[in-house]
Amino acid sequence: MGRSPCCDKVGLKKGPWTPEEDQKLLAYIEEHGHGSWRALPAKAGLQRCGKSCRLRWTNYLRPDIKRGKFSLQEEQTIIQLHALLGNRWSAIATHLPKRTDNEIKNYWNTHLKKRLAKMGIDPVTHKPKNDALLSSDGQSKNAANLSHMAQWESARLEAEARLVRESKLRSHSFQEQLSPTGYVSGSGSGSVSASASTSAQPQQCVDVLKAWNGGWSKSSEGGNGLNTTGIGGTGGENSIPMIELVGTSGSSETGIIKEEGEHDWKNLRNSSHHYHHHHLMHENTVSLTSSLHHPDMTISMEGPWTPEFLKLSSSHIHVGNVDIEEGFTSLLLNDSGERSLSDSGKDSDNSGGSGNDCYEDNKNYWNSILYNLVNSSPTDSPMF
DNA sequence: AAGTCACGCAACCGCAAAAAA
DNA sequence: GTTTTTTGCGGTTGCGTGACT
Repeated sequence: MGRSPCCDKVGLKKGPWTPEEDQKLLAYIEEHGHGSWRALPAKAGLQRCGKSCRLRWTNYLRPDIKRGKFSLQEEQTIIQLHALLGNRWSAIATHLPKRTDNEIKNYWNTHLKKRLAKMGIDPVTHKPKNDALLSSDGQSKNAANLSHMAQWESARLEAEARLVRESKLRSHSFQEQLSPTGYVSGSGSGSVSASASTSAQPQQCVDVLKAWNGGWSKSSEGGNGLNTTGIGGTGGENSIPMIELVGTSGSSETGIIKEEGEHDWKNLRNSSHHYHHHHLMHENTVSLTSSLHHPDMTISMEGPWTPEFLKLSSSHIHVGNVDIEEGFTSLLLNDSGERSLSDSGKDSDNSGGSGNDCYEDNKNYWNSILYNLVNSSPTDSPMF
């Protein structure tokens, strides 16, 4: 342990990078790979510390970085993931391919945090500042459920991040990590189908809810996707599905996982329909039991999932007595008064946003997140 | 036109975990 | 098992730029 003497060394340059320095770094890494960051500056002829080089590379020079404005979907994903994970930017970044944790962090701090605060929502807890609203109608219970999910997801992401790191060590290219079968080392997602075609979808995501979607659906279809065990049934009424996300650090010997869920989303998109209609309409409390296996850890989560507040009626979703037709993003953006959805047809439903209905918005905030998490398909969101 | 302010972003700092010796 | 080194992460800072007065 201990700190590495780094930029405090005299003679090393600090501050903004010049194009020449960028060129040197880029050229060196392209030719040799970064290897040891500590040794890199000398080899590359840079008067920088290794740390500075690594940062410059990962946050700016890396070729697979997308720059520029964040899309609505990306914003939505960040907010949803932040609600689940908090300030774990690297974990969030794994779900936003081509975005760096630093960029996401900056975007959160400069844009999204303010927007939430403007809505009267605490950007740290994602709860309305007037928390009394929640306790009266069972919202706190739902929030607790989500918190439970967050804990599980958080642990899963840690394992996922570690696996991604491991797989990155083995290969310079993400593409090279994809085996023809789609079974590769990496993040722990339940596999859906070995025959999933290679998709251009750049999505890097495996999420508990996606797994749930797929699991429920596959379960009801009798598919061979996730290791889904329906306790007392096959995902039907009152059943308790057991979804296992089986991960391994380098092979398929103990299970099947898929890198970033790259091939899953199409299947899951199809399955989300079934999920909604077969499961979310359940009036009864449904309990989910999920477990994550990894050579280093086994995480189990058992908890009540009470979707009675998510009663679907036609294309609407009812949260309590409130009919939510719009997604979380529209709620947020309309309320911010800064932007509006391109789909203007729905804007009128939101009573003009800009704080008129702040009370209701606050009340529905978590439910909206939940709704989006559950209802999103890969078409709707980069997450699912 | 000049000064001030706010904002966005790149980069730095320090801590802690992981890996190596 | 312990110590040292390396890497990764999150918080924070400071500079450049555009808007505003």
